[in-house]
Amino acid sequence: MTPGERKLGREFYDRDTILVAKELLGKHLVHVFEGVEQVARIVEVEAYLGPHDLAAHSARGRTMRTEVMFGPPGHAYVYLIYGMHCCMNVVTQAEGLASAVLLRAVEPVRNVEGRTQGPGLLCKALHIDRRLNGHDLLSDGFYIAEPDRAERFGIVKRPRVGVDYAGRWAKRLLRFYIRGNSFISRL
DNA sequence: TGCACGATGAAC
DNA sequence: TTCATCGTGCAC
Repeated sequence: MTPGERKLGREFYDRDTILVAKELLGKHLVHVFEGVEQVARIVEVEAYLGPHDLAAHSARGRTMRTEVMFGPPGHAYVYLIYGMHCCMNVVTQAEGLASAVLLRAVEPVRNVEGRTQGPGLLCKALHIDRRLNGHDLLSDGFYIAEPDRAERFGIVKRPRVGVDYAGRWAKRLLRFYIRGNSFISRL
């Protein structure tokens, strides 16, 4: 963490999920892997609003897998998808509301190799796997921080990706990304 | 205990 | 458009 970077506190995550999703754009995701501090700028996210949101994993109720989503805010929910890729979310709002924000794409800042434009790719590049599921993002080594130099940018709203099965929830504009950024997973 | 399928990525 | 690959959730 550079002198200007400030780790986000619990109160940041303990707010409306859509607001948290939008404000996560431009923030720095930090992971210290094998002694190397990897930093990437979050450029694309999706909001999952809880059990009533049919596209959210928590819509199937409290299970072994979704336990972390039902827990307190500011923790990482990391799961395996299609038997081969990991996806990372940050839990938002009060414990029990089971809401989270999926990180879909990041832009390399320091010590990040490979492609990062997609939820599976960003996890691979930042060495994020299921061992980090449930990890508190207020601890050292794995957290999100306010960058030392904030940039202004427009935010594009789109339907979420890969949730066509969710009926009317699939149509809601809960995917957000930085306008004009070249690391977006898809237009 | 079995099985259909997914908040993806890469190849064709 | 198809396929790789396996944990999860739910049916039986």
